[in-house]
Amino acid sequence: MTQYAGVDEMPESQRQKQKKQTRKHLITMAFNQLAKDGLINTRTADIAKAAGVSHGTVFAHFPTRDALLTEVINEFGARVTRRLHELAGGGSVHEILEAHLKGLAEFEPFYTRLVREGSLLPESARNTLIMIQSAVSFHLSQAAEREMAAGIIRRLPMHLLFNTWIGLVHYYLANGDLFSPGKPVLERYGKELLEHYLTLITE
Amino acid sequence: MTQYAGVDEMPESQRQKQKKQTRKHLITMAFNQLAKDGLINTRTADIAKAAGVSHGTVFAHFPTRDALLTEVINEFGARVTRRLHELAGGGSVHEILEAHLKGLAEFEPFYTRLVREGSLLPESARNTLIMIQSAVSFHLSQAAEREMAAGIIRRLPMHLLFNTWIGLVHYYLANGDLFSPGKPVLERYGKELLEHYLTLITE
Amino acid sequence: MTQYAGVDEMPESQRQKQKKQTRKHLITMAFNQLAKDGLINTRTADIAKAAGVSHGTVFAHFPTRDALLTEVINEFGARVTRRLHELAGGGSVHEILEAHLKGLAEFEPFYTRLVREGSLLPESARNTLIMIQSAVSFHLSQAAEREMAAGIIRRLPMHLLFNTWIGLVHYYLANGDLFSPGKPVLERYGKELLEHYLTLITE
Amino acid sequence: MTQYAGVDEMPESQRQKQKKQTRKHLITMAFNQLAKDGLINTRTADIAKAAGVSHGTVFAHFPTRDALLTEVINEFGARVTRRLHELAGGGSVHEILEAHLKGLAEFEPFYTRLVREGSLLPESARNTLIMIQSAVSFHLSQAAEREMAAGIIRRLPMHLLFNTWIGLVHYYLANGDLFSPGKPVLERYGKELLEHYLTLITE
DNA sequence: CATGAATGAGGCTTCATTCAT
DNA sequence: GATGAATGAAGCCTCATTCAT
Repeated sequence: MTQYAGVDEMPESQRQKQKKQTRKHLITMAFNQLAKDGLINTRTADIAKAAGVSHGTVFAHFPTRDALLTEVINEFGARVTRRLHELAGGGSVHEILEAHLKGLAEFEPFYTRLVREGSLLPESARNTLIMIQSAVSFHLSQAAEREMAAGIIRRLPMHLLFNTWIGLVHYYLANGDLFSPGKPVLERYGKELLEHYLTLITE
Repeated sequence: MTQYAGVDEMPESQRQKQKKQTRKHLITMAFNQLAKDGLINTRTADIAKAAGVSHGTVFAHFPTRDALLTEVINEFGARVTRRLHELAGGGSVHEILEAHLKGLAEFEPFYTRLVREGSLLPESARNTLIMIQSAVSFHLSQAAEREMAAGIIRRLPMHLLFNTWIGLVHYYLANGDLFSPGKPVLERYGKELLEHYLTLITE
Repeated sequence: MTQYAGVDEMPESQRQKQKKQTRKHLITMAFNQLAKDGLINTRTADIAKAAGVSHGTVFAHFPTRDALLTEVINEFGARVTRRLHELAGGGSVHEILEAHLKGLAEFEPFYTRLVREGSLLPESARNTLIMIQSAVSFHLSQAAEREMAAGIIRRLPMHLLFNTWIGLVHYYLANGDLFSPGKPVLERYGKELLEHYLTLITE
Repeated sequence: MTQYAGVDEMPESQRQKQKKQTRKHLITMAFNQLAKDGLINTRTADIAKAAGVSHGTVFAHFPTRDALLTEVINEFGARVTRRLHELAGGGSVHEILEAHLKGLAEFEPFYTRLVREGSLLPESARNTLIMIQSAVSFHLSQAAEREMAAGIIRRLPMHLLFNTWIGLVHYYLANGDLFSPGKPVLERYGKELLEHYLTLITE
């Protein structure tokens, strides 16, 4: 049931706006639902219900389930990346990692799903994770370069430096239900992980 | 005892052996198939076909799909654990990590599936991963304790020491197709990871 | 209320009607099919085919096979009961039994299936039979009470009076194919049963 | 595992005897199992297990499941019939009905299964029930004839006289779980049914 | 465009029956 | 003859996707 009695009465631009809005809403609610029940176990019907639209509407906006997930994931990737850039602007390694954790913590449920289930999803999911990591990597590399030069942190190959950090964080996220049942892992262990990691890479 | 008493007396070497063999074969082929197509995306019919038996035979040996997967995973866990204990017998931290990589490398495809998909599977999958890690943790802790005492490696909380290593290894495994397409990651990056990690934890 | 609020407002006469119709059609055709092939031996696919819909459609309307059967049986129970009340309104014992036979005759095939297979079905089937019998019992008790008081029929415990009648009728229904092959038993033997039974209970 | 090391050592007659014995045993245990779990819901594997033989042995003795059931039912029919003849030898109507109840009570569980599920089974099941009833009918008819002539019981068409009785008894058997949960119905209600019925048919 | 009923391919599981030993 | 592992034809149910309204 639309807001208008006859479809043709709606001005074109209005209609398009409406459509874009529905699409956006769908992405938002899908995001929530996927974070809640997982990327694999959420059915298109669940998403439709969560968004308060008909099941068919999902396919009016996205040709396939995969396309919707890809969109949600991409959207998410863009937001996280933006946020990380915001937070991590040119500080020390310590500050950048802190910003990274803060940024992830804001999206922990969905990000965790991506870490856990990403490898079962369309390539876009993987690419998004790569993109997010690039954002961090970018800032971290610069800071690390500086601090290596300044003798603050050890000289280590950048990719290993970075992957050690990511590996550590992902490991805690993926096993959050074991490490910190019922409570965000990053909240509970973030500080500890950060300090530990800094210890490791500090001269 | 009547003639209808049941047939537990003599091992009935012929038939029972045959059945055990089929069961074993099924587990082996399931193992391969699961390693190849993933734990989520492998259907019971695929396993039957891979094993060269009828679909029904799968259920003559395992009551449900889950039971079969659990069996395969447990079997796998036991083998890996045993192997890790074999390899990691009381050496230095370096030797133990080397042994760990060697042990995992022998089972890389399946282990990778477990790391990637474990969180979507019956609890047994998680438990198996925990068990495997316990095996490594056990040896690593002892060696690390010694070497910390000897001033060879840094004093660090054991769980962080361990999880940093596991996180790093799992991260490379989970993304093996990106880091090392078409070739086992551990073969390509194992040495590098090991040396890097040792650098980090060395005084 | 947003535009995504759900659509309970207007009856959406078109679609909802259509769905209800399909559901009803499904129940009707299931009813026929079950009467024809029996409650045990009718598969969901048969019902779908009989209704001219896809197999999946059955489950779009009823969560399980059992739920569908239960629905059909309940619907049937309600109809028969209503009909029996209609027919049996406060007459003599003779009239009530006549009404009972007439009511059953209208639904003989399905009712016979229920009598034959009821004990193998979900509880709802039993309950429905009980409900139907309660309807008759209610009217019969009242009339019998009156006629016993008036010395028209013998003084007999009500439950035995009733169960004798039901037992007789069910026996003929359950063996209808022997007593009256290719033709409704009640049509052929109803009158005779009624007269016989009245003879028995008459002073 | 047979009692003999080599099959050919067994004398022909011995073997045949053995086979007949197994067959008999199978029928006996099938009888118990069918009485316990019902004719529809008992699987051939259950029967084999109950008999302590292999699943295949069932099919070595009976070509199909139906053939086995038929055999069991026929065997049962013969026994009940014989027993009924034994018990019901030429007494009064009262004595004959009493004998009938007594005879059925000895086999109540299986007989009840037959009454409940008979119409879903191969024709032989129906025929057996008919045969059993013929046995009773035979004695009852003679006695009833006498007592009608003697003015003890009413003059009623024999088939109605008989079917009223059978209908009543079957009704209580089929609904035994409702009328007398956890206890044989005939034990609890037999006497009452008998007296009630006699009242009905008595002048 | 939005709707949601209908679709149907495909997955898991059961069980009477077969057959090599 | 007895065995029991293996078979495979069904049966129930799920869910992404389509399409008439």
